[in-house]
Amino acid sequence: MYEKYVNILKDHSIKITSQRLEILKYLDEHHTHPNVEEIYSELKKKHPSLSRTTVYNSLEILKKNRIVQSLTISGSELRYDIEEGLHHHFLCKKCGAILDISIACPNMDRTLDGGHRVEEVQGYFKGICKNCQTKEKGRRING
Amino acid sequence: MYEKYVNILKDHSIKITSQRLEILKYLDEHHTHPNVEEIYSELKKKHPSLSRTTVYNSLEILKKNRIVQSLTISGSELRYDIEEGLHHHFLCKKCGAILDISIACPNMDRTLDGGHRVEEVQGYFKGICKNCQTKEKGRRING
DNA sequence: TTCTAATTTGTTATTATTACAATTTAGTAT
DNA sequence: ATACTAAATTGTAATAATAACAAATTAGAA
Ligand SMILES: [Mn+2]
Ligand SMILES: [Mn+2]
Ligand SMILES: [Zn+2]
Ligand SMILES: [Zn+2]
Repeated sequence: MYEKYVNILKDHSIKITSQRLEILKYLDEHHTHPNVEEIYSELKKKHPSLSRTTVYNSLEILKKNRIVQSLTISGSELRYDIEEGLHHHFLCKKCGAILDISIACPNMDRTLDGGHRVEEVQGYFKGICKNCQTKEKGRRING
Repeated sequence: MYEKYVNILKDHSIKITSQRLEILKYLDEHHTHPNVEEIYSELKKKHPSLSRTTVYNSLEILKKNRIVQSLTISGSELRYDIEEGLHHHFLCKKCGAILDISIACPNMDRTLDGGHRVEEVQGYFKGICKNCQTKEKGRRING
């Protein structure tokens, strides 16, 4: 059940705790780029003793070990994403959804630019998602 | 002196106020991607009656008119940049500097992706800037 | 010059995140 | 299996960025 996540933590010499396993599992099963509050309140349901501080701390150590990445796309809070394959992100300004974007990008895997040492690359697109556009059209017809 | 900025506001039918002119001028003369606090405290020196709320409000209306853009690269606060020519950004994790990056990017001017309507595109690179790397080397030799 | 809607200002409220100290626990050594 | 200890978890308090709000001021039209 949790073996997969236990191994990930072991591989990085991170102490194994139920809280870390749950957070990692949550991110692995929800590719919706949740914020701290979402992760916390979801997991709190099954593990009432969980503390918000632990969510912050756990995400921090997972990030340092490059097991997860944080996205600053929303501008008001960090969003978290399990690290698997580089990809870009799209934020819908209407519904707030953050979607994975798979497009070829020559700069994605760049490790150096103009003498700067590059450790992270993020491509953010913002606008109105396909789904919200459909809703807009519908409203126009009816109103 | 302020003619350039007066015209920009006029072109967008934005009411001309000294506060807006000062903020616009500041961004035009400082391409350092300042945050609200920096803009506020700098301008406050010469215009002691300036309110922080006005800085927030002014930047908001300038942004809506696409005269400036806000960057979420830092993750903790918005950074502002006058809109001229699409370009990417690099954040130094050590000194906090945000630098313009001019690289060819096929996705910069994208307006549609997978059915989503794209209104903003931002490319963020994070790492250690050239300058901070030099300092690191120096410290190694001396200590 | 007068008028009014829009803007500015100062204050208060909200929200995300960090700091901190007491309690608990994972993993090691016995 | 037990005891130990450094590290992790918890709950609370502090900080910082931003938003909400209402009173005072002002840009620009009449
Ligand atoms: Mn993603
Ligand atoms: Mn820039
Ligand atoms: Zn949407
Ligand atoms: Zn630097």
